[in-house]
Amino acid sequence: MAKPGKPRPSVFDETCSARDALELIAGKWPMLILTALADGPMRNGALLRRVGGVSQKMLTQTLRELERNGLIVREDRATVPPHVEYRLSAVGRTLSGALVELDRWAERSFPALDAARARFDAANRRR
Amino acid sequence: MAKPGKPRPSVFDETCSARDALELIAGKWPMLILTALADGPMRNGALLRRVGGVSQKMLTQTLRELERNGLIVREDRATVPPHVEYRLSAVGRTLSGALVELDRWAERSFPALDAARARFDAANRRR
DNA sequence: GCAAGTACACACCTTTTGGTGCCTATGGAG
DNA sequence: CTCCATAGGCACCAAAAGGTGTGTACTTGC
Repeated sequence: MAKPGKPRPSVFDETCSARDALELIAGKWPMLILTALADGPMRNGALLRRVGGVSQKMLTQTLRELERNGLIVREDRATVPPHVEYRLSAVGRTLSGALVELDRWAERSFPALDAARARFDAANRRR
Repeated sequence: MAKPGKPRPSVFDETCSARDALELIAGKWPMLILTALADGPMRNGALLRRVGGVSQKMLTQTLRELERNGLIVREDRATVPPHVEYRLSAVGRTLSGALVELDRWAERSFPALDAARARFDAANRRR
């Protein structure tokens, strides 16, 4: 295997696991789900209602990946009817700050992006 | 009381443009490219070398989308041979702080994620 | 003349992502 | 008895993301 002369971890190095960590949260749903859980533990149904547009399949799939990587904790009280709660792990909590900041950036900046997009499309329409 | 005509913008609302803004940067490459540009303007070739693993096609495609939404500026000095520079726009700069924080989180936390993943897979292998 | 570098565009293909519908088991409401 | 809610699993399919390989227009250097 290639030994890097510089062992400093970098997301710019595609062979570094830091890249995997970034890609884990780079998707469409992980950001929203983690942000939703930043407010406190939630059940499957609550997340389904909170995160608009997510399907049951994608919710389960994303939660599994996040649990697998130790960002969230799944607590199944083996009752009937089922009762399962998800919460941020300690590592997950170190991430939620940056994610909340991203969400607020989106909520603040989308008008500027919409305007820029309209301008760009108008300028390149007659090409 | 919230009036029905003006809902508070939220990334949790799939019909809100804030969601589009989030998804614009949610991909695999936008985060890395924007972070790379946070250090200063760069040319196509320099980005290609800096962002490990990106293909020419994905680089161009991502730069176009970012330019379209006004996050970066493309400056083409119509010379031969071609010389094109990309740099963050004012709006793009408001984003780079959160992105750099995310990158550093990934570089700090990937060992914990790797360990958690190994534990999870070992626990669920017998099935 | 020929190769190299620049910043792409375009076609083709594979992989990943995401959506829908149907299934499980249970207890409570009607 | 039927319907609903609970938290999913599983199969099938469509769409999007992403990779590879080629071509282009031009100049400089050999």
